Amino acid sequence: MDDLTLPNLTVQQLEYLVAAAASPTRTLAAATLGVTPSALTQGLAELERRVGVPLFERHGRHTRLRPQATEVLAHARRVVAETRDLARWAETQRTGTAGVVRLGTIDAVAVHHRAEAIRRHRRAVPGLDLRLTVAPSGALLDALLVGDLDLVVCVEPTGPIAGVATSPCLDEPLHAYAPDGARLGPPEAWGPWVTYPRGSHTREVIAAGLAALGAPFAVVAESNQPEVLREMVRLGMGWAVLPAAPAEVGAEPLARVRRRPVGVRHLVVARRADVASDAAVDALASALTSG
Amino acid sequence: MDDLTLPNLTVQQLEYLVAAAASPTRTLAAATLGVTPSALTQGLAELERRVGVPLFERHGRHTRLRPQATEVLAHARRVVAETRDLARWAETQRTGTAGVVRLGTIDAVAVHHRAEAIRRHRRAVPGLDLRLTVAPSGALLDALLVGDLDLVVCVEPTGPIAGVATSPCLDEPLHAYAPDGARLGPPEAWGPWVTYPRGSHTREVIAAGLAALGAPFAVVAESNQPEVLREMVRLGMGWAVLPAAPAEVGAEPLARVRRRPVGVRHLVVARRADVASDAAVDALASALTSG
DNA sequence: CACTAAGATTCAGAAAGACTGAAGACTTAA
DNA sequence: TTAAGTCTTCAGTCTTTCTGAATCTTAGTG
Repeated sequence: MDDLTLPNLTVQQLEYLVAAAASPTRTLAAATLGVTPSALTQGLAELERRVGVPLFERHGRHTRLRPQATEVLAHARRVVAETRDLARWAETQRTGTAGVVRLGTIDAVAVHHRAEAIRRHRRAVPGLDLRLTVAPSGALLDALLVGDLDLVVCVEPTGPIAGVATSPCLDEPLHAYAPDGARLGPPEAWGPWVTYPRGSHTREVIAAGLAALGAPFAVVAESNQPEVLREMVRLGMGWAVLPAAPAEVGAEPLARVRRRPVGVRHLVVARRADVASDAAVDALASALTSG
Repeated sequence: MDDLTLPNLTVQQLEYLVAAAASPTRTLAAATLGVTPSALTQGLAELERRVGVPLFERHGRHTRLRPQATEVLAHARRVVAETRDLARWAETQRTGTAGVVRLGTIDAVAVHHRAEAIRRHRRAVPGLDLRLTVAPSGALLDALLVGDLDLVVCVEPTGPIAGVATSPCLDEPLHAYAPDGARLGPPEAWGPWVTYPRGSHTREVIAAGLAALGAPFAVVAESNQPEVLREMVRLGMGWAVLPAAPAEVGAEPLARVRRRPVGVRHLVVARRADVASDAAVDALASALTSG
């Protein structure tokens, strides 16, 4: 019963029909469309052939719509209007004034440093649909490569990763913090430590920094979340090396063991190098790097 | 601001997109569409180019939709569904199981003779939108030529009319009727008459019939409607030559002046010869001629 | 690590479709 | 009858879209 093969109507043919119905003559309609009357005739004839129902009838030197064509005309108007909406949507996508950006960061604090830049960007691009994911750097980069994320703020990888392009975003000093009342002896007496899990890029930076100071790195507890590590320090479970932001927040900020940082983690904005650039992603990336 | 030129998307491309989104792989989608994977690739690439927004991203050996493509996909589904509806509608139009037929007849009585045929036809074709117009034969044929009517039941024209094809429908005897109490003398004493206006085809048939009988044709009143002429006879305004159906109806039917008819009007079904045949019109025409 | 199979794309050539400009058919009006 | 206007048809050219073959990449396997 069903016609399994749909007629391959084109938006152009439907535009022809709408224009022909709106104009008193085809010559005029062709002029508004910017084509020759010949093209309009042939285009409408092709449309008629594909629909399979006669749509026009000649009367004098004019060609008029048959009453049956109103059904097809209504369809044409609908599709043309919807296509116009789609074109407008595509335009906003293309110019980056709207779109979906799946952003991944290592923790909310990384976003805090750029909070003002992100806020400004969202104000400038109200149509932006920003989806935030928080995970360790490694997981973020994997998700980026798989295509589950569009943009990642993470700790700079030790070496370049194939298919990932990075640009510097922020340098974040990492300070050592001791539990309240701990003896602040020489680095050799520091610890034990609570820190990020194995495989964490930040942990590697911390390990390297402590090693340079001659401090042992005995780990008694792990967490990916700096806020959790901070509370562990408060509870006296151990020492920690953390960014200042999450450590020195609240009524009772942790106190730095020494003025100078133990290390610096370099945050970068990463994106896939191979994929076609997305305007909305471009805009957010530049807001995060230059902001 | 507006993109004045719409992207010339084709229904086929949108079908490609819908199929690609529904299938796990493009090869499979291409198979269900009945095209080669190559065609699908190129078609989708063309769609992507015309929309102007990247829709796909390769992941491994699979090509997946980007999240932005959901908008385009929704559009594609809408248009494909609407086109499917249109195709179904066109199918009913083509097969004559639905459609608009603008039928013109000389009077409702002409339809009465074929009432059963028309009723049967409407039962068989529930989707038929039948629009009835009643007018004199000449006006009907003009409307037919102008394209305001699709089908006409009228008195056979004296000669063939260019662009009009006729086929016999019904032969209707015309009987003479006198007012109640009139003297029924020889034809030479008949009259005066009330009859159809000048230019009426039926009037020509009547005039010829009366002339053959030797009856004078003095006209004292005119009307296109046989019911009006019948009432004029009842009121004693004059004699009339009418089809039996409208004259001999009701509680007090008119009585025939003589058994044999004065003339016969040949009703025909007329349609334009040049215009492409419409299935719904075809069906009704054949119901009217053969019924 | 080579090897194979599967998915997807690219390429060249053929077929179909669409546009232009010229010519023709037809209608309306002077 | 002429003249202008509308629409269509036709031939030629250009564009689009298909198929079939070749190529590339990836995932799985011995």
